Amino acid sequence: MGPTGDASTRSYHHGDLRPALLRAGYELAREGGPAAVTLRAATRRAGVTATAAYRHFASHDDLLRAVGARALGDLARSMEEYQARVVATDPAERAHERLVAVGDGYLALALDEPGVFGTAMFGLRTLADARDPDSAGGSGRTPFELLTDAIADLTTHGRIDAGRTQEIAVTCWSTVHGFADLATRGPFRTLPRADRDAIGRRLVRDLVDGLPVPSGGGGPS
Amino acid sequence: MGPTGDASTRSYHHGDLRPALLRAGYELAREGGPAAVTLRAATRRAGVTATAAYRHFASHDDLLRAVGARALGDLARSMEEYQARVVATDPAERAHERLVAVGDGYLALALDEPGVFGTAMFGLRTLADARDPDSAGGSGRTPFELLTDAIADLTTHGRIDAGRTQEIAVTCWSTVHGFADLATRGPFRTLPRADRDAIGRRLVRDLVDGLPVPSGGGGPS
DNA sequence: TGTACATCAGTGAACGCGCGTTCACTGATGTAC
DNA sequence: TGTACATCAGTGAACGCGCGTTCACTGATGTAC
Repeated sequence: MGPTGDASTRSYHHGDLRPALLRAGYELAREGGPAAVTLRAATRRAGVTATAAYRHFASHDDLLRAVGARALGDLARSMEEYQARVVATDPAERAHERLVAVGDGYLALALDEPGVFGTAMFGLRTLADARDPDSAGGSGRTPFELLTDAIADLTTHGRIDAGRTQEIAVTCWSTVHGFADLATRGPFRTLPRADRDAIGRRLVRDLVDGLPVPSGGGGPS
Repeated sequence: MGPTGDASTRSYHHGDLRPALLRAGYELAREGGPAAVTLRAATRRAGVTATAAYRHFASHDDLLRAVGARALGDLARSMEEYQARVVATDPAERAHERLVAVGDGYLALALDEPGVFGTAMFGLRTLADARDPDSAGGSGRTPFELLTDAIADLTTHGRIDAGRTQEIAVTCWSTVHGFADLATRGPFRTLPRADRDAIGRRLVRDLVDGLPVPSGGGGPS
């Protein structure tokens, strides 16, 4: 390998700095939350001068947003993992479980990686960002899209009121996000992990079970 | 008035510095959120040297916690204001509306004073703080106590399942807090205030209406 | 295949900033006699 | 009522830190001929 190819070889040009800074920023977020994502720390970690960052990011805020988008991708991936584990075959039951998986996956990432979770909001400063492909998981869908997809699915199976999917999305998002925040930065933070998991699981199931039904028929048998 | 009494008189001893710093910190929080609450800014605003703060607060964190406790008091007061406006006389209906008022008051403060709201969590680092009298409103009750009181009240009137008040408190808190966070720091932040208000009002009502009932009987007529 | 040169990704020094915290001090207050 | 003195709330200089951002630069890359 020439002087360019080997990453460990110290060459004047890094060659792959933008992804390296993104990765460094992501690790900083994981270790210390959004406040730890600084330009200087990221460049330091990438083995490069502080000013080199400006070749790839317009500002500190630009880096933080990019790291936030990546964090949202983690959130999406965690949701997808939980959805992949759903085994139910009955379409209605399956749709129900897949919405539960959205909530479980959200909480799992928040509790496993609170620093990453806390940074995700910086990738989502506006509702338009909720559809940014940079924030997608393996399926190419963002967390918000996975949520609305799952709700739409449950709607087509008649388990929830089709006229209110928008409102339901806001409620689900608020509840799960709120618990994640309380359990991560807030007063539940000090509870044992097992307790937070148990409360979260219960919360998500109650939430989905309690969604407004069109006419009769309620939660899962 | 002697050399001590007049606050505008520049005397060596401030005489009332702790409350003055608390007030300064609170104003900083209001203007710039928790990150703006620094020891130096607070002392500057109080017209005093930075080091003077150490006579009254052990550290920066100590000040931030105290400001956070005060912010929680604002939250409690906002809830109480909404509760005071409840006119229903039927006990069950009244209990229902008083729980709605808890949510409305929480959201009102969050949207009116996002900086204060964002600082409140620093007064509530642990569940034990949820009962700290420093965080109480006019009635002497903290936000968390107002919530659990309202739920207990609704329970005694048979509108919700008495065996699950704890879980219900967590759900209510999560949902309302989550929306407050999304509408304040998150993606809903950029929505017009009127929209956020409308969504919040709908969210709170759906939440309270959807609470698990003991046997039959549902939401308000 | 070999050379001249434009491009541009990185360097390194410097800027000004604000932060939390320490230290030895000073001057006002209020109490004991 | 007046004086000596202990207390302690504030001062001011200094510490070391890390931050974002600017600037003129330098050296590697890769393209045109």
